[in-house]
Amino acid sequence: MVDMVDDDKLERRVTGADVANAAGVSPSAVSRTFTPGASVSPATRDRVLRAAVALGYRPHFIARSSRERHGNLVGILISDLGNPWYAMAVQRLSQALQEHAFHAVLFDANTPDMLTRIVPLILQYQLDGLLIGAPDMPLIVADVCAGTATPIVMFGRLSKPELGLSSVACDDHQSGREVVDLLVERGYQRLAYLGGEAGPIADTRRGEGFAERVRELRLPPITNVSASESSYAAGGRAADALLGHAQRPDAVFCQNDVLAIGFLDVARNRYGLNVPDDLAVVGFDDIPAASQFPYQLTTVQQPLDAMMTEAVSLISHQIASSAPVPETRLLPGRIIERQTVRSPV
Amino acid sequence: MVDMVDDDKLERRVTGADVANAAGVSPSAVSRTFTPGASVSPATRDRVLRAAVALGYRPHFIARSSRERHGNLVGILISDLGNPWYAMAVQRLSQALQEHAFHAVLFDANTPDMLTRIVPLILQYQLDGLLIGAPDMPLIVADVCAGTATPIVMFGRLSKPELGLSSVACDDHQSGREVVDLLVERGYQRLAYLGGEAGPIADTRRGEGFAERVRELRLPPITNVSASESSYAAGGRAADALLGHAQRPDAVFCQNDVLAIGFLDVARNRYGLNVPDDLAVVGFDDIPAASQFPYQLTTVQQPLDAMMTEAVSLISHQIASSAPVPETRLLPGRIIERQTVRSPV
DNA sequence: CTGAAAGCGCTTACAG
DNA sequence: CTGAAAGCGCTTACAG
Repeated sequence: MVDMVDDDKLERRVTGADVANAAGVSPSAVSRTFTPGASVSPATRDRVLRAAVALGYRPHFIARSSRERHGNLVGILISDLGNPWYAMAVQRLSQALQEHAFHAVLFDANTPDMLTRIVPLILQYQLDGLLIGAPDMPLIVADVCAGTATPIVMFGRLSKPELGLSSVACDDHQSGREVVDLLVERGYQRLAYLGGEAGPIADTRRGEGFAERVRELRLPPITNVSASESSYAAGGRAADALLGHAQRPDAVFCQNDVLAIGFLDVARNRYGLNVPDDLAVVGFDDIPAASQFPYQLTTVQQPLDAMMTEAVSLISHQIASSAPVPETRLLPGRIIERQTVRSPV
Repeated sequence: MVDMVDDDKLERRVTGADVANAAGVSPSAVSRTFTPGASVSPATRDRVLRAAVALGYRPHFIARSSRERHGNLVGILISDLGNPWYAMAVQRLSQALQEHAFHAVLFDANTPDMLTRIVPLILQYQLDGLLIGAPDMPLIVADVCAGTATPIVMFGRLSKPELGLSSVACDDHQSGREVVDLLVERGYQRLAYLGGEAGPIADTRRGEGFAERVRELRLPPITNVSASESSYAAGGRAADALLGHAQRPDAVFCQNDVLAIGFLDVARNRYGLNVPDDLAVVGFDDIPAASQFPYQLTTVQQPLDAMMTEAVSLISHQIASSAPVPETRLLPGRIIERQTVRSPV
């Protein structure tokens, strides 16, 4: 549903020309007084400013950008704003963007279908750049992203390398390995991995590092379960799948905290398991809920601030560069020990 | 820090004129084939389209909007994206905006100071409209909002009536009253209200309705505490303030769920209180955590979808109208009973 | 249905 | 330092 816009507004927008008339100067003069660093004499600047406040004039940024061939608009495309980690990421991103004199245009697409429809539209808008946090983006869409001229960087998960997209993420692979070491050191033996949705374009290095280290250590093979989505409820369902039989794992590494929390709650409340004695649960992200009283979740914390700062610095360089090349930036994660893994003996 | 933009990009943007040349038609023709409902013969449309895909042409929406005198850009200004309710609101808002063919420009300002700096900037950007969810916005800023020509609607909380701003919110006053009735019916006697930050421009009708009904019923006067911010930690601190002495309340109504959850956790874990037997806790919003296992929080649910749909429908009408008048829309809240208030006897 | 022209509001070489 | 002019990429009366 698109509304019609009625152009008969009574008050016409006051324009630079109006100010020029009022101040008795040329349009160029008023433009100059509003572009930092341009050369205007204090006298004319003063007259312009005076006229401008009198008329309530403000330069029209959109029009400005059409002349300058860039709009200082960068998009943020997100598929799961319901996940607190992404909400925090968007917050940091828009702050960092503001500091770089960009504005953040937010696009939300919850399903692969919406993603498929929306991406071409976004590209059409010809933003200066696009930041993507949508691990469930279909491959075809990633291809159109790779083919476009507008700089794109993925955040939160590395894009599969063959895609040729820039990304900034946490070193998931290394963190996955470290989680195994922690678990083994604390005496757990039957490890399991709970992955999120398939994530056509996002790598799966969290689980891979985990599995790799398990193999190196010649531990019994891990059980893999995969949640259909990253939600509290899905975490609970995974617990049902994993904990229902006798040979259940004694430690599970979850792809993210919301899954972990859902898992934890049914492990305790439906199966009466004692965490961390009967079962260890470790998450990923360190969302606020992880440190709340009932959870005290041991998890790997992503360096959110650094990652988001990096992401906008990367995209801002790509925007400024004449021939941007895809880059990937990996920042180290850090295990935060709380109460869902046994303490050292 | 502002990055320089290097304009020497090798590939020039392909423009409508390029397509016109390639197709052997006028620029008007290509413009027409890209504006729905314009009159072009199938033949020329076809040639244009063919040339367009060959060259990879896409109309430049920003330039388009300068001619059309509106950009289809509406801002969302938010001060607490860390609160899940606001995150969900932004999600719905951006979806609804997309459906109305608007784009959402996101602004984040965590402090009154940032708000004060950012609002004039936003207005300068001359967006078509602005949606504000920032109860902690200083009064002066609200005044500049009221004085501007760009349509503005506040969401989530009603703006104080004297401000002359449009808003859509839940009927907080009524819900506050209903919470008292519920609590009294279930046998609680010493009621308390835990408010959030002062909120210079947001009304305080949640607490007022609550207090009003308490007076009507001639119950003992309520205790009022006010958290410095809406956070889990602040909720915990409020519990310390309220539960430390003998004459503690036996029911507390919290301004929102994140406060309520923080309160609940320290009430149980630090004070060993049995909720709901020793103490009732009711929240506001119905964020996802409210229905999680450890909480099962009784809370008043705001009709999020309806509110956000209403908000964008309101602003889109104001954008379309030649003389928009401030309107306020109140939707009913609904108490969701879970486990933090005793069941009926 | 179609094109030539003028315009959106602003900026930026170009002369002076 | 300043103005007249041309331009950003697109659209929309105006004629035909």
